[in-house]
Amino acid sequence: MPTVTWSRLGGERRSAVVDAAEAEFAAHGFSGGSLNVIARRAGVAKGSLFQYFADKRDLYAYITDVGSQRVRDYMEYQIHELEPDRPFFEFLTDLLDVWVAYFADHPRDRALHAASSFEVDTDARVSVRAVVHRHYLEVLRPLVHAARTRGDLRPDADIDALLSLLLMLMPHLALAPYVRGMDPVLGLDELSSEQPILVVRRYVAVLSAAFGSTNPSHRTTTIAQGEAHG
Amino acid sequence: MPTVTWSRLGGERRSAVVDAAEAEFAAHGFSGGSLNVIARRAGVAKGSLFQYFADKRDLYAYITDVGSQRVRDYMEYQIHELEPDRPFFEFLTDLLDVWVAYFADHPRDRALHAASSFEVDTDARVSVRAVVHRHYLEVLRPLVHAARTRGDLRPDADIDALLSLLLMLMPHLALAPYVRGMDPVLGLDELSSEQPILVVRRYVAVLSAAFGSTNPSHRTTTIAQGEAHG
Amino acid sequence: MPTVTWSRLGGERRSAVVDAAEAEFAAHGFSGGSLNVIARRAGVAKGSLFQYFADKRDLYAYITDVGSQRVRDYMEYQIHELEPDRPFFEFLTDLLDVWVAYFADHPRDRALHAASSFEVDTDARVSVRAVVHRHYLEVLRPLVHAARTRGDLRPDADIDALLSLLLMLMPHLALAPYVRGMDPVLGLDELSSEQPILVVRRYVAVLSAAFGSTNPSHRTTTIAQGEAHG
Amino acid sequence: MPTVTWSRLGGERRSAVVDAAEAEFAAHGFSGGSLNVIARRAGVAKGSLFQYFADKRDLYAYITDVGSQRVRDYMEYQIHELEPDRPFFEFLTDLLDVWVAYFADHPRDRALHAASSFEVDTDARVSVRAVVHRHYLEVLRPLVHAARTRGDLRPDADIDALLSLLLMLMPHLALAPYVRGMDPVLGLDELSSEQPILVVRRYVAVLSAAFGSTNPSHRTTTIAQGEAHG
DNA sequence: AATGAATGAGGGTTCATTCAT
DNA sequence: TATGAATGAACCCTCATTCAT
Repeated sequence: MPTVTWSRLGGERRSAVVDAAEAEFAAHGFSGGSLNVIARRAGVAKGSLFQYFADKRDLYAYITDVGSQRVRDYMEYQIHELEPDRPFFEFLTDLLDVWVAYFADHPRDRALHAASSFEVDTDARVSVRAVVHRHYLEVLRPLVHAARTRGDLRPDADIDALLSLLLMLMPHLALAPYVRGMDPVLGLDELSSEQPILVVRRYVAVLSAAFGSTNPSHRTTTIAQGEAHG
Repeated sequence: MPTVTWSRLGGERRSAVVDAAEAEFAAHGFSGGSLNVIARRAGVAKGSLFQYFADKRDLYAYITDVGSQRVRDYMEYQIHELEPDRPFFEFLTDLLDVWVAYFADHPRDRALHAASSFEVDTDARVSVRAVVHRHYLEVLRPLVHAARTRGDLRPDADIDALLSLLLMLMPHLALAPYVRGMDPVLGLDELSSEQPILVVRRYVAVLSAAFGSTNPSHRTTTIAQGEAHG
Repeated sequence: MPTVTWSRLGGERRSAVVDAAEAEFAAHGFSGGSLNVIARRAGVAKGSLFQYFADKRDLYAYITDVGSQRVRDYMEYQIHELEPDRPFFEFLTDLLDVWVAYFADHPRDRALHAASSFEVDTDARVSVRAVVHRHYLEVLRPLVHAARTRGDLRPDADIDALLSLLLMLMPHLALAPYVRGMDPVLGLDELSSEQPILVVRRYVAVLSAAFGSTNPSHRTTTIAQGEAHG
Repeated sequence: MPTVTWSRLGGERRSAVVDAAEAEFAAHGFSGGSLNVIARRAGVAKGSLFQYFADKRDLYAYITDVGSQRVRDYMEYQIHELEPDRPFFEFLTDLLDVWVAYFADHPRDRALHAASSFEVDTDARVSVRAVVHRHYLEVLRPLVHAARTRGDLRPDADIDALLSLLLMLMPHLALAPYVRGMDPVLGLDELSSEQPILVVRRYVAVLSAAFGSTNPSHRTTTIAQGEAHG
């Protein structure tokens, strides 16, 4: 946790440190990130970093906390805008489009997300992932439950399996377009910028087929998506 | 790529280097692994490593190549034993059980797999993942195609989406039981040793529902699996 | 020397600083002690320490002054209780027993004493030892002179040599039971808790033989002590 | 223990490192000594020190080992020259004169001895003192036993107490003339260069009175010394 | 072909002290 | 008077790589 000194800090100095640290950790992760570099880029004495944070790990935790909260805030706002009461897989498609677009437009958040996923230091990775996973689940679980209540999911749908898959698919969709070799099948990491939109639909089609109710009134979307690939 | 000197090297010296390097990279990843340590453990001069490999990265690539090839060889043998001509999702269940068991029994391969997944160094990670993905696909794609040909998959099944999901699920199943916080939903990282078996069935049930043919003769397995959770 | 600000300070704040500084210097000595830690433990701003004392060295000198004065006060009270008019070496034996017991019961004073003895910083060590030595001599010299006047010492006894030896023996007796390797001959640093008592008697026997009057009326004790070792 | 690299090292580089390290540790002790400074003064890369020694502690142990062995070698040679079969306290007087003179002439050995005595780091101090004490005892104990055998000591003399006192007196004699405030009684730390010679005789007189045989044939020396102080 | 000594930048962290508020 | 943020040098140690032998 940041020190009280940090909480009392002027906005300019604060954001200089945050900016420098985000950039550095995004680029090299926790283990690879250098406090020397962060201090230099922030125009701050190296010792000052230790006035604000207990140690490197503390700074890293703060940076990733702030970052993942920022993403969550954005997504919750978007969820509200996207009318989550619509048929679930239709809504999910739009949601994932927004998700993909967000990371396309925010390279630093993307890099931060990637860095946390690929961190070598077990403790650092575990604690960061715990936070990120909590955010994911606190947002997604209510949506999924509501969908089941509405009848958009099969009565016997394995909801936890659905959440588990979303927890793999969402980082994949966010990062794969920017990491060579990460998606060797669906071609997310190719140049064509419309790819992600197609891939979203293909994944949603799978989820819809697996978890969606057979109620015909909801199948329109799914069938359309089923034809999206070729 | 290893140098010609390496190719001319006696088997004993070779395996000493490979053993030491595998152990070190498994324990600390590429960035964290130390050539000093590897040379010492292998009983080889530090400089010799640079006679055999261009640099650290080159050695790392070689080690992961060897390791992933070893896993592939094992899996191909097992696939043959498991009679891949059976109904696909029944076979897939057994295959994933074997997969999970392999990594449970081979901590070094598991650690190597994990290290490559969590590598911070982007280039190192990308090049290793490319190799690993190639292995996965060269093994899985024929199986999936055969399944479709046999009619185990729906005619319109999105085969690439299936492969893409398997490429996420298989590392997840291999590593999650040993990496705290990696699976916050299905509880793979809990103590109970029968968990992975259940989780395999839940995932297969999903895949079966999404991609499986509606041919009633194949549904037995799926339905049973559908009841496994709850 | 403490500043005037310090002299005007409320008792509570004063003792908070003294307590924290004593604990820290006792634990880590002058060079190793940290002003950061002292300020934090005392609940006082780091800057305040510099309002009260010129610098670290000044604070350290003050703390050791206070500590050695405390020990001296205790010992002077005990000397009075022990009836210093008795035959000198009998009295000295009891005095050293009390001395040893005091440091056994007061780990902080012991640690402070040890820290000052083992201080690497020459100036810090010298100035502290000067104070400590002054205390020792102001207390011991009158006792020794009185003993000679009474005839407990040989007329030609080299009184300064006796004092010089006491100045070595007393710290040794106080610290050796708690500092491994400090006494490789007499085994003061062994577990048996009766050791110090025996060692005191062996040293006093030596001093008695060297400095004691040959007056038979005083030899009882000495002879008994001479037999204490085996 | 130094590495094999160190043992294979050319004499010039070796002595550059030894010289620099001795000077630094003599000046600031183990805790206070800086590897940066040692490397710079030796004209050697910082990293090279770690090719020669496992860590700072290892280097320190080596330096103090070499230093204390050097002093012991010198003293053993001198002991042989001084005819140790003479009456013990006469011999001891000469021995201590030589001892005092050695440290007067070898400021670096003196500083090293002092630094080891005053080391704050408990482990470092303990291990160094153990070596030094062993040297002292291996040299002194045979001399003392021979003296008793010859009848120079009282039959009931507490030999361990004698050794214990010598272990305090010898460092004191070596260092006190150069450390202000170390000897506030006998004035060893005064300018007059003949002081140490007198102090040696006063201490020997005490030891002779305490431990010496009453055999009149041996008292000549003692009595003469007894008159040395005034 | 094999060696292993030498390099020196860089790692995170602590520290006593200053000084504007 | 009290504060505590800011400083930046210094700490020990590790590292991949080079190159003369």
